[in-house]
Amino acid sequence: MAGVNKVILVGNLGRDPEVRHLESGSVVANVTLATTEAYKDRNGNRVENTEWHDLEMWDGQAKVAEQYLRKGSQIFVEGKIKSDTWQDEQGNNRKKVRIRVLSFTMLGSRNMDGGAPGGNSSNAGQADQSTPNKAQPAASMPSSGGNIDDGEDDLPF
Amino acid sequence: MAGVNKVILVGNLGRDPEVRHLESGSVVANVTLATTEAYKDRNGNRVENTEWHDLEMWDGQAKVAEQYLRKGSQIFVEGKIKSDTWQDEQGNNRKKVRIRVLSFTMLGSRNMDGGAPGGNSSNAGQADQSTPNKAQPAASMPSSGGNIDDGEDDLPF
Amino acid sequence: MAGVNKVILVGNLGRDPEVRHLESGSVVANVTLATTEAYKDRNGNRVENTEWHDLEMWDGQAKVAEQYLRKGSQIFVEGKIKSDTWQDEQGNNRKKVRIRVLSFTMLGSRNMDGGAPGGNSSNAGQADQSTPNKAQPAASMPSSGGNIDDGEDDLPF
Amino acid sequence: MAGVNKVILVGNLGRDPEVRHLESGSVVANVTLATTEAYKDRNGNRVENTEWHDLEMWDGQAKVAEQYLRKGSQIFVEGKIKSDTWQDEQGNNRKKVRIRVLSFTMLGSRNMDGGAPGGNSSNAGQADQSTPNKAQPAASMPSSGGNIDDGEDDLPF
DNA sequence: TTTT
DNA sequence: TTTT
Repeated sequence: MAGVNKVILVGNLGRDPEVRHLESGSVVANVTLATTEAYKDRNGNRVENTEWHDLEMWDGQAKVAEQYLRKGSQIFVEGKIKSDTWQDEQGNNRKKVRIRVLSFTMLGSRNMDGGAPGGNSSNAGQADQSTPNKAQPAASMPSSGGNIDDGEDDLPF
Repeated sequence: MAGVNKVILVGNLGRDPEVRHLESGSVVANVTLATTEAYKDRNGNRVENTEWHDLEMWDGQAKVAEQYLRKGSQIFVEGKIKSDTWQDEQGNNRKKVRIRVLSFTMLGSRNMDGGAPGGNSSNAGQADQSTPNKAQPAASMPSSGGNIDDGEDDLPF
Repeated sequence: MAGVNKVILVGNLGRDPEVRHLESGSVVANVTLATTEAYKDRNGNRVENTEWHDLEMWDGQAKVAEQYLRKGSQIFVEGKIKSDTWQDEQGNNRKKVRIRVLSFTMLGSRNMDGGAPGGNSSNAGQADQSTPNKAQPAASMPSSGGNIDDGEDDLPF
Repeated sequence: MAGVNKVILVGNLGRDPEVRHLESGSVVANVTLATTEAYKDRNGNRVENTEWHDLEMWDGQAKVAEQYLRKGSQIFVEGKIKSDTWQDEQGNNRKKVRIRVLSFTMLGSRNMDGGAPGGNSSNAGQADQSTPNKAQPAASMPSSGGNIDDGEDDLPF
């Protein structure tokens, strides 16, 4: 029986993507994403609850992540839950859950354009990976930006 | 048989929300939201396709929309498809589809915080409704911000 | 700015799919899907509310729909909202909203396998289109069944 | 910044729900759900991949699960990812991911009604928990069935 | 027009 | 009518 396994997230990166270029030619990016939920407890106090997700992106997606995503970037993600299982040294069954990203979209870049005093968005398409930080946010997607789907050929340029 | 009717949108408001305070005490906000899809046609030319959605928000949600959403605001929306049907003067069956919003989240305001040199985000929580415009974007959600669910009691302050 | 336009439905077909084989070789199936919501009103009475959706499927998807879906079939649908706009004879702006299906999954057929006394599921892959009816439900997807994504090559056999 | 953390699953229970009635009066049900994905590998061979999800349901939801869900039941689930973190005896950081169910819907029960020769669905509302098995599927939801949302008061009877 |  |  066919099933459905779908995850939808909106959150911010906890750190810059970790990207590995494999010998096979594949590229994989590991991204940690925080989704924060705010609510009021029974006493009316505001409570924040943050869940951290381990995302896995491949190939064209990973390259876009490498170039445009930085610590703090806000993204919309669509993916699926994917777990690895193994036995540890003690012989215990272990399981690690990851989100395999199927597509993602950068959010909020419009606001950066208006607000960034140093004109950071002008280096779109050539985001300086050596000095990513909050004050100098990652470049917005270039004009061909859009959803980044799975596959090799979806680099937006 | 129970069904599922769910809509998820990320897009930008086409204009300021239209808010009506009904005699019953209910508040309703009508919002037009653009979702833009970009792809390359067979000739490799970039094509943009925009779909316009008619959103309907009620009560607490509508009040938050009135106070914080402006033309151009980027939001995440979860809702359901809801149609009205009637007969027009010619006796033809007519149908109008709307998205009944169940919750929404403002996007991108974090970036405004860091980047806005004029301190626009400083008026968070007291968005000046009389002078909303692009240069002075709608205030970001106040510190109690979060998902705006359905119901009367979810004003974020 | 990239957007997101996603619809998720679970419901039942109101009638058999209407399938047209175009001269271009494309195939299009129009399907009406009911999603029913049940709740209790303020008096504790059970109320049912049914929303009807106009679905549009193309090519491989449409062929699967033609062969396996029937009035009453329960499906999971993922798609996007897509509207056509035009002017009617009176010069009024008109808009028709459809759900462009991106993938769908047949539901509940597993149970048919176990329960169907006449062995209806044995004719999977050769569903008799001339005599679809309730007593003889549409065949379940064949063993290669699964999600039916967009594209020409996804016929499950 | 508000986030979004949403999971949508359609799958089958791997075993009967495990339900605990806590001293506090709360009820919790643990459910394992399989979502199966089928595709063809590069050689054209059909491959099935099953992902197992650990679901957590509370209170009214858990009671409905206890009464109506059985090994093999097909359900639609909407929830969120929720992880527990701790240190094991070796001092290693450990993390367990669960799906906190926000609502679920039973699928496919219509087909059982028609197909089950032994009239199993006649015990709807009083599913015999002592002898659940595949040949005798769990009762379909009673006529007041529908989405099972979170909360105490949503038992469908 | 479906389904329960 | 938005956004890039």
